[in-house]
Amino acid sequence: MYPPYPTDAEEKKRPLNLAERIYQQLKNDIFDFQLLPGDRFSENEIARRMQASRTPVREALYRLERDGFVQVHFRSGWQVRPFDFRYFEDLYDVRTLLEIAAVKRLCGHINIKEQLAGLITLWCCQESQRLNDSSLLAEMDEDFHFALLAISGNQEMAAIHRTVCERLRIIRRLDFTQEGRIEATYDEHAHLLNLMLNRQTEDAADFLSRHIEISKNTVRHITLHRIQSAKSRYNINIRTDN
Amino acid sequence: MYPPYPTDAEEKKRPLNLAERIYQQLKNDIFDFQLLPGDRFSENEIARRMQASRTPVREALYRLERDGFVQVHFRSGWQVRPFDFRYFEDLYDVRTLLEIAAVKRLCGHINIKEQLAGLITLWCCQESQRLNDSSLLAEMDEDFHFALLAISGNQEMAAIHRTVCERLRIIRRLDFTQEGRIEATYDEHAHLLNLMLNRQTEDAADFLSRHIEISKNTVRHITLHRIQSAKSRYNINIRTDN
DNA sequence: GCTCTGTCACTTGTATACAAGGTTGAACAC
DNA sequence: GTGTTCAACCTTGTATACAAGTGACAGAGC
Repeated sequence: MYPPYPTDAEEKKRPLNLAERIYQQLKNDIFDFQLLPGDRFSENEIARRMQASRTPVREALYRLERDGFVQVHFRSGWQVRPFDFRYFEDLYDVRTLLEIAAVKRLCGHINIKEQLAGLITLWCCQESQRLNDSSLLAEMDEDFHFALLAISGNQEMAAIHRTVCERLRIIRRLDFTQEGRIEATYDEHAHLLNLMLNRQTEDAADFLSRHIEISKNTVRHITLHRIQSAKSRYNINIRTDN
Repeated sequence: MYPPYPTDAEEKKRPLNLAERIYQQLKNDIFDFQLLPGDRFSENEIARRMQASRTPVREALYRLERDGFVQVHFRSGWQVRPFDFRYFEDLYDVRTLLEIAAVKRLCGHINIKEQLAGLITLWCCQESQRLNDSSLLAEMDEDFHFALLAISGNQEMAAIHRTVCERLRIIRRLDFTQEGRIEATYDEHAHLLNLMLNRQTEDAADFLSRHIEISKNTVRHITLHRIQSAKSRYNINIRTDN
């Protein structure tokens, strides 16, 4: 018989694949607008830039395609997926749905206080202890919402939520440079945690829903604004037909 | 400048990729228990069986890995993902969540009657017109639930729901051979549609929730039973450690 | 019998070669 | 100037060769 396989954790510490490295790099390039929505490129171009052969590049690209970041066209190149607001709004709704489910579930837990302890120390702190680095805060904000899902106990739901947030990240990261956004995030997260601690399930769900809604609207607004100004500079393709 | 790309529809009619064909074939093999949970295999084995080279086989396998059907082990082969009931139950909860959201949303639509028309003719028919082919019914059952999501209007939610159902299909297909399951499915779908037509939103949601719950429990029961009997024959690996 | 060790067949990861089809642009007819 | 044709050059899709690491096992040493 075969011996047992090592656990995932044991396998993880191996140095990264080329394919994995390229995947991460390309995703970052897309998030940072190094690769602009609508941009076309070929596998060879990427391979040259990444100093690798086409094989791992293709592997990375097909992953990105399944993630919804790029598209392949039969024997005529790849393209960064054009902006599509309908798509982002749909994703925001999914995100809201998942997070509300997680919060409701958490409010039913017996030991909610211990489970939220980590988040409380992080977000319900003195004003003087609040951080104000906007890119760090963007990351912490994502982690806050990931944590809600993780604690609530459904691994698959958490995994889906994570991929949804990843797809949204490209526009969310435009959000945290807004004036007052950092303060508001602290306030809102603290308020949500308090509602949950008091088991005000419906209030917590409503508040979370509005919290995300604000973000959704803000992002749509500043995204439109930013993209308009970026469009003239970079000629970004925006899909506005729905 | 580049010319516009053809639309998806225009690109679709090309004959299938090798990678795509192999992907579908392997998925079917897994669903049909030709490949058993826990089975190990190598890329070369598959390539020989599919009469293709390793390249498209690898592409198919990596897609299946992301779908959660198989796992790769560094330089030591592939494995069909072992059964894991926790995983399936989590997925069932996600499915329930998405479908309830879709139903609630649909109950708020103005022209719900027209939107449900197709489903009504299919499911609210005379008893004499009901079909009784169990594998066909299994397919129709899936389509019914897909349709709820599709009609409700959120494309991304529908896409996620579809992948969740695909992952569940491997155990759901054990369900429809149960005595009386076909009748029950007809009755339940018809009842749900009526509740929705009458805008009894909460009742519809509750009923749907129970509908899926039954399926979840039934499947768990018969799966355990079947797998136990299959285990002695095929030595299927079942993960029971959580 | 038990443990260690070196080897060798086999695995995936990566690079490269070739096939099949798409795109482009210069030459040409008008 | 404008429309057409066609060949050279792209592109991705697929096959194959090689690199690096894994694991099974025979045999040595005890």
